Amino acid sequence: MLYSKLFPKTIKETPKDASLTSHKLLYRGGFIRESAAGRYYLLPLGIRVHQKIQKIIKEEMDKTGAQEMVTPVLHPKELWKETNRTSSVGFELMSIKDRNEMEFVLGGTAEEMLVDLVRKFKLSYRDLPFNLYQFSTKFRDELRARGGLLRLREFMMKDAYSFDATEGDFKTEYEKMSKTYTEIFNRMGLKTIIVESDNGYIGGEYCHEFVVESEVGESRFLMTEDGSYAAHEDVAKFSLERKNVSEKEKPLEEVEAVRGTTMEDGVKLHNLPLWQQIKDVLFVDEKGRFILSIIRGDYDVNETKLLHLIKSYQLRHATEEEIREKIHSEPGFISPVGIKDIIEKDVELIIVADDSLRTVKNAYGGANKKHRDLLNMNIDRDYKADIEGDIALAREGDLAADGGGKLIAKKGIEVGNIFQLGFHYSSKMKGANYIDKDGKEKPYYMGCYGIGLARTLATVVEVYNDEKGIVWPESVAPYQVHLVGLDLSDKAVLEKAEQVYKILTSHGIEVLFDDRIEPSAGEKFADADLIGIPYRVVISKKTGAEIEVKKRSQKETEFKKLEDLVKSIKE
RNA sequence: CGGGGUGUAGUUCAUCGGCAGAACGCUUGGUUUGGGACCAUGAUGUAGGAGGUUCAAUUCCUCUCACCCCGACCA
Repeated sequence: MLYSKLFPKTIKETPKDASLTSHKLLYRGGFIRESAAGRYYLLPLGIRVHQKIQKIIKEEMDKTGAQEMVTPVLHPKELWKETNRTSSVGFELMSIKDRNEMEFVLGGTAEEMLVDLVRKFKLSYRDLPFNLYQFSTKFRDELRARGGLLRLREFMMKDAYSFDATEGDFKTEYEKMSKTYTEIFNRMGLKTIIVESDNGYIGGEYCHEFVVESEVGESRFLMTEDGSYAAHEDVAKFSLERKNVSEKEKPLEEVEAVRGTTMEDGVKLHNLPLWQQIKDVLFVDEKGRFILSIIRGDYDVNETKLLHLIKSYQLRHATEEEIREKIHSEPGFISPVGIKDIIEKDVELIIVADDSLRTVKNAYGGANKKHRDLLNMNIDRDYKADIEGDIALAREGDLAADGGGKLIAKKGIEVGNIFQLGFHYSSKMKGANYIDKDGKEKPYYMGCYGIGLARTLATVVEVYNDEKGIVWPESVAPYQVHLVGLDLSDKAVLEKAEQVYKILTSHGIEVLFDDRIEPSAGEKFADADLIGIPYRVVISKKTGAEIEVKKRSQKETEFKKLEDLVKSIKE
């Protein structure tokens, strides 16, 4: 490719709307340009990198025996209604109608489509297992697009869907995908951490994110120093510190408590430790049920864990009016003790207690009345929970549940993830069955696996850059060689540069040839550094019979024979 | 959706009631040529949009739209 003809050229200025390194460099280098928020043009340089990423993913997926295909972009809305996802999806579904008033959604993920495809065939256990994948543009009407390519409303995703007969077979596939993903990202120069995470609207019982550690990432997770355990903040487990469990239960006592409504106010007034206080947080779920979550005072409620326990998908905090009028309690003085006896008749209240309440005795907290507190509350004796479980938010410094030591909080970019779906879709969608050995119909055991290509591209730039520009790993670079011709007004030099361009190209090496005559050497070098192609080859009056080679990742330049360069690139 | 911010030339920004400006980029001509060089030259605007106040609005007010950042979501 001749640089003089490349659309577009680099720019010097940093766009004011770009705050992330990857966004700035990709913009300045001429890889991307924005259309609307979260929707980008991939320009000629950008699409080349994108395609390299795609190729790596395809090669690794094919190796596993997965088969590539493609679904329509418009998904019949009926399918999404079948699994009830029209109401549960976290991203806003984009909808559209055709001339016959048929409703479609613009695909944001394709579980229903694949299940619908597979159920069109009556398959036998002999046909299993299989894994189908595609590259296609996904549409997600994100609440907020962000950070250039880091979070888009429209992006190409590789999504794969596996169909197995048994959980055991599935686990083999899941493990295979996990290894494949690690390899895919490795080939792009990305070190990924496999993080247990929440499945959100996708459904299923467990899943893992592939995260590249980065300050600009949105994924918050906790991991042990030795890496034995890594989990997203939403799901991270830790071992509870036991407090005064051996203390004798004292009689329950109601006292006057003229205080503010914060936890600290309680600590000050009673002069007791924070951990001995009960924290009560009242939520309302999407069905209108009130959820009273209670937890030891020194912990916080993890809403994701809570959602799973109560099998809902949305929570909001109850308002002060609701606390007074529906629950007949008082903000800042809520208590599980006797609360079910005072609530409005038509109110459904579920009490969810965190396991931490079993690690403390004689706790204190509100009495459901303004300026009244209870002392010496004990679970079982004074109050009971409808559900008990882990609803605590893990924090840095907590001890990992696996005994791997203290948890460290980290941030990263989620470039891919793998989900166990189990029967989540195949049981909801009629006819998603295969015929087993015994002649009976059984639902498919499923999994799905996604990688966002543009985000991966941006992540590579976040990791590989310096003050001058991008430093592409060879595997995803738009070109392998950036040929810089200097002194091109000299005919002999120009001819030699063209000769070098031809020879490299004839060896199948991808070359971007800066054939411009006008710009100064400094300008051309600055462009080469910004674009970040791995090998910079200079031809000038100085280079004589040899060529000058510099790796983008290194400072030293060396003179060598063209054949030697070809050899080292081909290796 | 809540909070904060920005909209003026292709880009980055000035002007902050009184003729629309600079730098970079672009055109043309020339001098240069190993780290964004220089001289000259020319072109480029519905000041996001609508309404209002005013003798006069890019500037003040109202509304609206777009975009960016933080938060609730995710590849």
